Amino acid sequence: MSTTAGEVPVAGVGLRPVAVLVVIFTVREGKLQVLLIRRSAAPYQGWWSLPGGLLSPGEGPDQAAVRKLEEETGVRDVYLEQLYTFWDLDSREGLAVAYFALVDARQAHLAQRQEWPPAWWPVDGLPPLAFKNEQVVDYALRRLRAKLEYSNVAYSLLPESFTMSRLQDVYEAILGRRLDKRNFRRRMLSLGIIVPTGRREKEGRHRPAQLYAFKERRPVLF
Amino acid sequence: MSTTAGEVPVAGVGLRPVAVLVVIFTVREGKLQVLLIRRSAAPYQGWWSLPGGLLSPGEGPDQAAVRKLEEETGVRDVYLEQLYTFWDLDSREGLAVAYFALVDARQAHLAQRQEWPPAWWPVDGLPPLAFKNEQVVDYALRRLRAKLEYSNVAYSLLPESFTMSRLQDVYEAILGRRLDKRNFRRRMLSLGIIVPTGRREKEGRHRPAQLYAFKERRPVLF
DNA sequence: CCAAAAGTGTTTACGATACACCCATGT
DNA sequence: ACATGGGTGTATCGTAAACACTTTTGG
Repeated sequence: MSTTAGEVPVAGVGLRPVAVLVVIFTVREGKLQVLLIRRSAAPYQGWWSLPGGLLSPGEGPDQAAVRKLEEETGVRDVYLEQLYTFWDLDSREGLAVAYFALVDARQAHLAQRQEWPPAWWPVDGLPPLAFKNEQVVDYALRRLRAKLEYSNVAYSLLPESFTMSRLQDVYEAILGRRLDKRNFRRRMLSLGIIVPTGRREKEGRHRPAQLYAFKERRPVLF
Repeated sequence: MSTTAGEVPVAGVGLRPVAVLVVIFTVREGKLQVLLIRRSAAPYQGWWSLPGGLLSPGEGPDQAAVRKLEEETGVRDVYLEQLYTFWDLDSREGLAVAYFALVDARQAHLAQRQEWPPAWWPVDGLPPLAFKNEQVVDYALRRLRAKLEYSNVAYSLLPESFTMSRLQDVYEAILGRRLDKRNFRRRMLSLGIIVPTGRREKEGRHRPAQLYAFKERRPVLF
């Protein structure tokens, strides 16, 4: 006997605890970093882990991810994408719907908890993580690197306008290697994801630079 | 107060009905087709829909997808990948973890139910579907086309050995356009995903063709 | 001998990469 | 004047695409 998708919930059958889990990336100090919190409850009490939590009543996974993101960083309207749904993370029956988000560290205000406040950690120097969160971070990182090549995801890591050099810094931090300045500029402009604003930057003790902006500040594929 | 990923399930909080949903593709009669079943229960009773159903006790989504696939087609050990977790499909509180699978139609034996047996439908001529299953099929199709370009997923749509022309048929059916024979052959061989077996095909009233096999009959990216 | 499918090379266009010097500004 | 980062062009390579005829076989 076969049932079909969207079956009416039957009490006690197929009911599972569902959590979300958010891999929040930023580029800070020239490095790609991830937001981690410390668990206040067992198991893994005191261990670093990804932010997350159970769905609230009536709430879908997307909404829960948005909520968690805002609780931890104060930001909204950033790049947020569903990653994968894990099942065996905690060897219980629960599901964890994982997301990844990209935030501009300058616009994020981390939750100021008394003890065990959240913190940015460089992806290449993470502490031991609760459950199998390493696996989730790896997965998110692969996806991020892939998307960087053919989408405008980086918009969410930068202020509205920025110089070509700052943009390149972001790409280099995420890809983990240096890029050629001329080729990079050519590629960005020919992809057509950014446009010059006409204004110039005044900061710094050097030649003022052209400012650019993303054409679209929301997810677009090319 | 923030909780962390992998939280212990609290009775009644965050518990949701969880279903799986499987988009089963095959290439038949020169066309890419999807397996559909008809719903035996309300809502959408009698409508065509994707196979799926609630998780059984103790079962994870992956296992449930494998089980469903086998129930409907009799096959195991085929390409099966998690696609996306939908929430708003049926406007209830339930989650649907969607998968897509690729099966060789010659090896599949569809479940022989008395009424409303499952059937293959060409993707470009689907009937109206229950819930928002069209959206799921679209998503699966995009992913399949993308993966075809840089992976060996097609192994799961063909017998162990096959001619270059049969392989090309599969690619053309999925991509929905004709490909150049010489370029196709060159690309397949230079990607290194298939190798000649040395044997030749004897079927047909034409020149016997070289047989090829996939190097790996399991998911590999390139 | 005819129909049907197998098999085979070359040319062209485009995008990706490698590479080094001059310029404008503030101190 | 000098230190700092901004800004620019060309040559090369490799991959992707376009393109048509000959060969082998069975009937």
